[in-house]
Amino acid sequence: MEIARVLWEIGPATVREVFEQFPSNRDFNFATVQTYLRRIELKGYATSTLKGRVRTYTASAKPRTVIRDAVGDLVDRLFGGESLPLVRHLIEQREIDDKGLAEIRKLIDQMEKRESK
Amino acid sequence: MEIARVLWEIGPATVREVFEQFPSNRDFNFATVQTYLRRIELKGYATSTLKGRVRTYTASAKPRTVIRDAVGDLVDRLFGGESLPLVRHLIEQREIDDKGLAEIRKLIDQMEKRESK
DNA sequence: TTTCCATACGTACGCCTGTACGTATATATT
DNA sequence: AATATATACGTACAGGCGTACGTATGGAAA
Repeated sequence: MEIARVLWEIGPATVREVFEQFPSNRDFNFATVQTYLRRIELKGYATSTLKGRVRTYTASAKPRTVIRDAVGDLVDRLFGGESLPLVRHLIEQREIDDKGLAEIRKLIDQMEKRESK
Repeated sequence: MEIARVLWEIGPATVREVFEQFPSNRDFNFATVQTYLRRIELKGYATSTLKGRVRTYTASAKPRTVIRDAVGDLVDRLFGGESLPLVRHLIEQREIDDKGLAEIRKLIDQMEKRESK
Protein backbone atom coordinates (compact mmCIF):
# COMPACT_ATOMS: atom_id res chain seq x y z
CA MET A 1 0.00 0.00 0.00
CA GLU A 2 2.71 2.44 0.90
CA ILE A 3 4.38 1.68 -2.37
CA ALA A 4 1.21 1.90 -4.41
CA ARG A 5 0.48 5.27 -2.90
CA VAL A 6 3.78 6.54 -4.18
CA LEU A 7 2.95 5.31 -7.65
CA TRP A 8 -0.34 7.17 -7.54
CA GLU A 9 1.30 10.31 -6.30
CA ILE A 10 4.25 10.62 -8.62
CA GLY A 11 2.81 8.75 -11.58
CA PRO A 12 4.79 6.29 -13.69
CA ALA A 13 8.13 5.76 -12.06
CA THR A 14 11.15 3.52 -11.98
CA VAL A 15 12.02 1.47 -8.97
CA ARG A 16 14.64 3.98 -7.98
CA GLU A 17 12.26 6.89 -8.21
CA VAL A 18 9.78 5.14 -5.96
CA PHE A 19 12.57 4.12 -3.65
CA GLU A 20 13.72 7.69 -3.30
CA GLN A 21 10.31 8.91 -2.26
CA PHE A 22 10.79 7.35 1.12
CA PRO A 23 12.34 9.45 3.81
CA SER A 24 15.19 8.02 5.78
CA ASN A 25 12.95 7.13 8.68
CA ARG A 26 11.26 4.59 6.44
CA ASP A 27 14.25 2.90 5.05
CA PHE A 28 13.45 0.12 2.69
CA ASN A 29 16.08 -1.75 0.84
CA PHE A 30 16.07 -1.05 -2.87
CA ALA A 31 15.39 -4.73 -3.54
CA THR A 32 12.41 -4.62 -1.21
CA VAL A 33 10.80 -1.84 -3.18
CA GLN A 34 11.52 -3.83 -6.30
CA THR A 35 9.77 -6.86 -4.87
CA TYR A 36 6.75 -4.83 -3.85
CA LEU A 37 6.41 -3.31 -7.28
CA ARG A 38 6.62 -6.74 -8.82
CA ARG A 39 3.91 -8.01 -6.53
CA ILE A 40 1.72 -5.01 -7.15
CA GLU A 41 1.95 -5.74 -10.83
CA LEU A 42 1.21 -9.43 -10.22
CA LYS A 43 -2.01 -8.44 -8.54
CA GLY A 44 -2.93 -6.29 -11.46
CA TYR A 45 -2.64 -2.99 -9.66
CA ALA A 46 0.07 -1.76 -11.99
CA THR A 47 1.73 -2.44 -15.30
CA SER A 48 5.33 -2.05 -16.29
CA THR A 49 7.57 -1.80 -19.27
CA LEU A 50 11.25 -2.30 -19.68
CA LYS A 51 12.93 0.66 -21.35
CA GLY A 52 16.51 -0.28 -21.91
CA ARG A 53 17.79 -1.55 -18.62
CA VAL A 54 15.17 0.09 -16.47
CA ARG A 55 11.67 -1.02 -15.69
CA THR A 56 9.03 1.62 -15.26
CA TYR A 57 5.84 0.98 -13.34
CA THR A 58 2.49 2.61 -13.90
CA ALA A 59 -0.44 2.27 -11.55
CA SER A 60 -3.44 0.77 -13.23
CA ALA A 61 -5.99 0.29 -10.45
CA LYS A 62 -7.55 3.56 -9.38
CA PRO A 63 -6.88 4.68 -5.84
CA ARG A 64 -10.59 4.97 -5.27
CA THR A 65 -11.11 1.30 -6.00
CA VAL A 66 -8.30 0.00 -3.86
CA ILE A 67 -9.17 2.33 -1.02
CA ARG A 68 -12.82 1.35 -1.16
CA ASP A 69 -11.89 -2.31 -0.89
CA ALA A 70 -9.43 -1.85 1.94
CA VAL A 71 -11.67 0.44 3.95
CA GLY A 72 -14.63 -1.83 3.33
CA ASP A 73 -12.66 -4.73 4.66
CA LEU A 74 -11.68 -2.86 7.81
CA VAL A 75 -15.22 -1.68 8.38
CA ASP A 76 -16.48 -5.23 8.07
CA ARG A 77 -13.98 -6.57 10.52
CA LEU A 78 -14.02 -3.85 13.09
CA PHE A 79 -17.56 -2.60 12.93
CA GLY A 80 -19.56 -5.37 11.37
CA GLY A 81 -20.02 -3.43 8.16
CA GLU A 82 -21.19 -0.15 9.65
CA SER A 83 -19.22 2.87 8.50
CA LEU A 84 -20.72 5.35 10.90
CA PRO A 85 -18.88 4.01 13.97
CA LEU A 86 -15.61 4.49 12.15
CA VAL A 87 -16.31 8.14 11.49
CA ARG A 88 -17.51 8.54 15.05
CA HIS A 89 -14.30 6.99 16.29
CA LEU A 90 -12.14 9.26 14.17
CA ILE A 91 -13.89 12.38 15.35
CA GLU A 92 -14.22 11.45 18.99
CA GLN A 93 -10.60 10.39 19.25
CA ARG A 94 -9.65 13.85 17.99
CA GLU A 95 -7.96 12.55 14.91
CA ILE A 96 -9.34 15.49 12.97
CA ASP A 97 -8.35 19.07 13.65
CA ASP A 98 -10.56 22.15 13.57
CA LYS A 99 -10.01 22.89 9.94
CA GLY A 100 -10.85 19.30 9.15
CA LEU A 101 -14.04 19.41 11.15
CA ALA A 102 -15.14 22.52 9.32
CA GLU A 103 -14.45 20.84 6.01
CA ILE A 104 -16.44 17.81 6.95
CA ARG A 105 -19.39 19.94 7.91
CA LYS A 106 -19.30 21.59 4.53
CA LEU A 107 -19.08 18.20 2.85
CA ILE A 108 -22.12 16.99 4.71
CA ASP A 109 -24.09 20.00 3.58
CA GLN A 110 -23.16 19.30 0.00
CA MET A 111 -24.06 15.66 0.22
CA GLU A 112 -27.44 16.45 1.70
CA LYS A 113 -28.18 19.02 -0.94
CA ARG A 114 -27.16 16.67 -3.70
CA GLU A 115 -29.18 13.86 -2.26
CA SER A 116 -32.42 15.76 -1.94
CA LYS A 117 -32.26 16.84 -5.56
CA MET B 1 -11.25 -9.24 14.76
CA GLU B 2 -14.63 -10.70 14.05
CA ILE B 3 -14.15 -13.01 16.96
CA ALA B 4 -12.86 -10.35 19.29
CA ARG B 5 -15.85 -8.19 18.47
CA VAL B 6 -18.12 -10.95 19.66
CA LEU B 7 -16.23 -11.17 22.92
CA TRP B 8 -16.66 -7.47 23.46
CA GLU B 9 -20.33 -7.62 22.65
CA ILE B 10 -21.45 -10.55 24.70
CA GLY B 11 -18.81 -10.37 27.40
CA PRO B 12 -17.03 -13.40 28.82
CA ALA B 13 -18.05 -16.42 26.85
CA THR B 14 -17.21 -20.00 26.09
CA VAL B 15 -16.07 -21.09 22.69
CA ARG B 16 -19.51 -22.43 21.96
CA GLU B 17 -21.20 -19.20 22.90
CA VAL B 18 -18.94 -17.22 20.62
CA PHE B 19 -19.41 -19.81 17.91
CA GLU B 20 -23.15 -19.49 18.10
CA GLN B 21 -23.06 -15.73 17.61
CA PHE B 22 -22.26 -16.26 13.99
CA PRO B 23 -25.14 -16.50 11.58
CA SER B 24 -25.23 -19.34 9.15
CA ASN B 25 -23.91 -17.15 6.35
CA ARG B 26 -20.64 -16.90 8.23
CA ASP B 27 -20.09 -20.48 9.01
CA PHE B 28 -16.93 -21.15 10.88
CA ASN B 29 -16.04 -24.54 12.14
CA PHE B 30 -16.16 -24.83 15.91
CA ALA B 31 -12.46 -25.66 15.96
CA THR B 32 -11.71 -22.54 13.96
CA VAL B 33 -13.34 -20.33 16.53
CA GLN B 34 -11.40 -22.20 19.17
CA THR B 35 -8.14 -21.50 17.38
CA TYR B 36 -8.93 -17.82 17.02
CA LEU B 37 -9.74 -17.47 20.68
CA ARG B 38 -6.50 -19.18 21.57
CA ARG B 39 -4.59 -16.80 19.33
CA ILE B 40 -6.39 -13.78 20.66
CA GLU B 41 -5.31 -14.82 24.11
CA LEU B 42 -1.76 -15.41 22.91
CA LYS B 43 -1.63 -11.84 21.74
CA GLY B 44 -2.84 -10.64 25.08
CA TYR B 45 -6.21 -9.39 23.89
CA ALA B 46 -8.06 -11.79 26.15
CA THR B 47 -7.64 -14.07 29.11
CA SER B 48 -9.26 -17.39 29.81
CA THR B 49 -9.98 -19.79 32.61
CA LEU B 50 -10.90 -23.40 32.59
CA LYS B 51 -14.01 -24.08 34.62
CA GLY B 52 -14.48 -27.79 34.70
CA ARG B 53 -14.26 -28.93 31.12
CA VAL B 54 -15.04 -25.63 29.54
CA ARG B 55 -12.77 -22.71 28.87
CA THR B 56 -14.21 -19.25 29.16
CA TYR B 57 -12.63 -16.28 27.44
CA THR B 58 -12.74 -12.71 28.61
CA ALA B 59 -11.63 -9.78 26.49
CA SER B 60 -8.84 -7.86 28.14
CA ALA B 61 -7.82 -5.26 25.59
CA LYS B 62 -10.39 -2.51 25.27
CA PRO B 63 -12.12 -2.16 21.93
CA ARG B 64 -11.04 1.45 21.81
CA THR B 65 -7.40 0.48 21.96
CA VAL B 66 -7.53 -2.24 19.38
CA ILE B 67 -9.65 -0.15 17.07
CA ARG B 68 -7.35 2.82 17.43
CA ASP B 69 -4.38 0.68 16.47
CA ALA B 70 -6.06 -0.96 13.51
CA VAL B 71 -7.51 2.26 12.15
CA GLY B 72 -4.22 4.04 12.72
CA ASP B 73 -2.47 1.39 10.72
CA LEU B 74 -4.90 1.68 7.83
CA VAL B 75 -4.69 5.45 7.86
CA ASP B 76 -0.91 5.26 7.74
CA ARG B 77 -0.90 2.87 4.85
CA LEU B 78 -3.65 4.33 2.77
CA PHE B 79 -3.41 8.00 3.51
CA GLY B 80 0.05 8.58 4.84
CA GLY B 81 -1.22 9.18 8.34
CA GLU B 82 -3.94 11.71 7.55
CA SER B 83 -7.34 10.81 8.93
CA LEU B 84 -9.30 13.48 7.14
CA PRO B 85 -9.10 11.81 3.71
CA LEU B 86 -10.60 8.69 5.22
CA VAL B 87 -13.61 10.56 6.53
CA ARG B 88 -13.89 12.38 3.24
CA HIS B 89 -13.85 9.07 1.41
CA LEU B 90 -16.53 7.58 3.62
CA ILE B 91 -18.84 10.51 3.16
CA GLU B 92 -18.27 11.07 -0.52
CA GLN B 93 -18.73 7.41 -1.33
CA ARG B 94 -22.11 7.60 0.37
CA GLU B 95 -21.23 5.06 3.00
CA ILE B 96 -23.19 7.08 5.53
CA ASP B 97 -26.93 7.58 5.33
CA ASP B 98 -28.92 10.71 6.16
CA LYS B 99 -29.39 9.89 9.78
CA GLY B 100 -25.68 9.21 10.06
CA LEU B 101 -24.78 12.51 8.44
CA ALA B 102 -26.99 14.35 10.87
CA GLU B 103 -25.38 12.57 13.76
CA ILE B 104 -21.93 13.45 12.56
CA ARG B 105 -22.86 17.08 12.30
CA LYS B 106 -24.03 17.04 15.87
CA LEU B 107 -20.84 15.33 16.94
CA ILE B 108 -18.75 17.98 15.26
CA ASP B 109 -20.66 20.70 17.07
CA GLN B 110 -19.98 19.00 20.35
CA MET B 111 -16.32 18.55 19.65
CA GLU B 112 -15.90 22.18 18.73
CA LYS B 113 -17.74 23.34 21.82
CA ARG B 114 -15.67 21.10 24.04
CA GLU B 115 -12.46 22.19 22.42
CA SER B 116 -13.03 25.90 22.77
CA LYS B 117 -13.71 25.55 26.48
C1' DT C 1 39.82 -3.22 -21.70
C1' DT C 2 39.26 -4.27 -17.09
C1' DT C 3 36.65 -3.10 -13.10
C1' DC C 4 32.78 -1.16 -10.77
C1' DC C 5 27.97 0.00 -10.18
C1' DA C 6 23.11 -0.32 -10.97
C1' DT C 7 19.44 -2.95 -12.13
C1' DA C 8 16.43 -7.04 -13.09
C1' DC C 9 14.96 -11.25 -11.65
C1' DG C 10 14.77 -15.58 -9.11
C1' DT C 11 14.61 -17.16 -4.70
C1' DA C 12 14.27 -17.33 0.40
C1' DC C 13 12.51 -17.28 4.91
C1' DG C 14 10.02 -16.40 9.09
C1' DC C 15 5.74 -14.77 10.71
C1' DC C 16 0.74 -14.12 10.38
C1' DT C 17 -3.91 -15.52 8.89
C1' DG C 18 -7.67 -18.38 7.66
C1' DT C 19 -9.16 -22.60 8.16
C1' DA C 20 -9.49 -26.97 10.04
C1' DC C 21 -8.26 -32.06 11.34
C1' DG C 22 -7.10 -35.53 14.75
C1' DT C 23 -6.77 -37.32 19.25
C1' DA C 24 -7.39 -37.64 24.11
C1' DT C 25 -10.55 -37.27 27.56
C1' DA C 26 -14.45 -36.10 30.42
C1' DT C 27 -19.40 -35.89 30.69
C1' DA C 28 -24.01 -37.25 29.24
C1' DT C 29 -27.06 -40.85 27.20
C1' DT C 30 -28.75 -45.49 26.68
C1' DA D 1 -21.24 -50.42 31.96
C1' DA D 2 -20.95 -49.21 27.09
C1' DT D 3 -21.35 -45.73 23.87
C1' DA D 4 -21.98 -41.27 22.05
C1' DT D 5 -20.99 -36.32 22.42
C1' DA D 6 -18.54 -32.26 23.44
C1' DT D 7 -14.53 -30.03 24.39
C1' DA D 8 -9.53 -28.92 24.85
C1' DC D 9 -5.32 -28.94 22.83
C1' DG D 10 -1.65 -30.02 19.57
C1' DT D 11 -0.78 -29.81 14.96
C1' DA D 12 -1.16 -28.71 9.97
C1' DC D 13 -1.00 -26.41 5.77
C1' DA D 14 -1.48 -23.11 2.04
C1' DG D 15 -1.31 -18.38 0.94
C1' DG D 16 0.10 -13.60 1.94
C1' DC D 17 3.31 -10.10 3.82
C1' DG D 18 7.56 -7.90 5.12
C1' DT D 19 11.98 -8.01 4.09
C1' DA D 20 15.95 -9.01 1.67
C1' DC D 21 19.99 -11.80 -0.48
C1' DG D 22 22.41 -13.56 -4.46
C1' DT D 23 23.51 -13.72 -9.18
C1' DA D 24 23.65 -12.33 -13.91
C1' DT D 25 24.29 -8.72 -16.90
C1' DG D 26 24.69 -4.32 -19.20
C1' DG D 27 26.52 0.20 -19.13
C1' DA D 28 29.87 3.65 -16.91
C1' DA D 29 34.32 4.84 -15.08
C1' DA D 30 39.23 4.21 -14.94
